Amino acid sequence: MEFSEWYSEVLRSAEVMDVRYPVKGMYVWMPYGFEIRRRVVELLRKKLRETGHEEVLFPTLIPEGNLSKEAEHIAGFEDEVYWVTHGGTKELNERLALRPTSETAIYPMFALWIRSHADLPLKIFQVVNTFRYETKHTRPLIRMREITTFKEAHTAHATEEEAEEQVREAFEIYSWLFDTLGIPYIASVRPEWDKFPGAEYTVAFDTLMPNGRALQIGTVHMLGQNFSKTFEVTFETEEGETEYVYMTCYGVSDRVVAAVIGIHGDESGLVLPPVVAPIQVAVVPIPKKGARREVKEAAGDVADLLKEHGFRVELDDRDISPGRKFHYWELKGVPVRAEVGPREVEAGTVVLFRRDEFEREEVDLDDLPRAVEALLEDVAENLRERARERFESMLHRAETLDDLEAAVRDGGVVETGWCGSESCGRELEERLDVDALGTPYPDDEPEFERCPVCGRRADHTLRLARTY
RNA sequence: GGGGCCGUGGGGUAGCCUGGUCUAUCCUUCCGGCUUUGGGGGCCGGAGACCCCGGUUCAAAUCCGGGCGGCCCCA
Repeated sequence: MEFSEWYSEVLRSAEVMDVRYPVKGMYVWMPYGFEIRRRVVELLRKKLRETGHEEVLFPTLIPEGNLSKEAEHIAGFEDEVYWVTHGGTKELNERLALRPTSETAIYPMFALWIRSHADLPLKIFQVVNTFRYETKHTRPLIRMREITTFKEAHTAHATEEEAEEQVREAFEIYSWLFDTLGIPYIASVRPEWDKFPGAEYTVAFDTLMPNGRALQIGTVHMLGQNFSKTFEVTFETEEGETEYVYMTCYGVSDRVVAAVIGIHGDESGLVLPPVVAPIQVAVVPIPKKGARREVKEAAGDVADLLKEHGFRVELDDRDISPGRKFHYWELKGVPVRAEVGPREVEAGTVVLFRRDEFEREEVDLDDLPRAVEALLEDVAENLRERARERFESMLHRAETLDDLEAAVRDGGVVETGWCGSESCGRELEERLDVDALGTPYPDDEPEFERCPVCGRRADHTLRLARTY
């Protein structure tokens, strides 16, 4: 089955999202999907707090005056902004934008909050919805007109070095998040022509969906003093001088959930990493005439035991056949299933089934919590491993235009030499019908001899891919 | 940015070209009952649909226009 078809089918049948909401590019999180989303958010929220970020919440509406202050920034977004023009029947004096991103909402407030070097560094984040009037093909979680879970952080620093250090910390935080979810990625410095509007440079994380298309799943922006100059975000130094702060911002969206679904899933449906699985163990009783009560009780005991040990467990006592239940929980991506039938009751055991590899093992009841713990860890590790392997098999290298064309046809990411000029970069994009992801971050060592377009020395490595 | 296809119960579909027994097909799902249960079980009964607005016509799921929504291809 083709990936996009599989993807919509799984979102629907596993009850992650309902795409039937009648506004283009806006979808409904269903309870099961919402639980996955919530766990991803909580993972990151905890990490951000641990690294000194405080959570805030800014309004959804941004006055036009604020939004258009930074020229490059507004130029990058103007075609995609939703405008609120009326309050009831009365036309507003000033139009209000539904935030496409929050820099211009937040930084005027930073200007009020930051007075002296003692207020720095300032590190905040918020989890909000953002709006962009996308003109390309919208897809649930991948390209939405209302991004429902934008987790954006904004920081202000006294020096450029500290801001650079913050970019590295953000890189570490997101790397940790993706590693935790078993999402393989590469980080690249985006080319000048594709950086965040108003930023000095952008570091982006890309992963690969099974169809070979790259998916941007996180970005970190070095803003330098561009925005602080625009919004007058200044501070008094120890020496009593007034200076502009250096800023960074970084964010991840619902696409993280899309990546989890797309990368780990298989023909049978979702396959969820145990950290974010709403249910980690589904207990399925297998009744038999004459032993119904015993089996039912034993299954209940198994579920209780696992709950006591802190696992997220669901006892499936519905009156449908075990086979139906097996398929159901596989579709939902539950990492481990515990099967309890007359044989297990008799032997004092439980059969554990792992979703990722479709394998069973029988364990003693006494050993159950420890066995489940080990199995969940193993599933997480295996998902990470196999995703990494597939990802690496989709990274290619090519030196000439002919080789590039062949490599691009296979999908995935292709690395090649690059002289660093915009014209050569753009020519590659056009001729190969790909996007330039940028140069490797943190280190862009020269690995190729020549730029395949102009033949000059290749000081950089350029990554190319078809993207979402 | 350009081109094409599509919209029928919760999901998947037949019917549309050639308007009329369409009181709309089949599968699945859902509800009730009985029987079952080690990989999507069987039987009986029941519920549930022509995207919206307008037009043509004696008559529209079917033809025409617009809107909304979905999908695909190309740049």
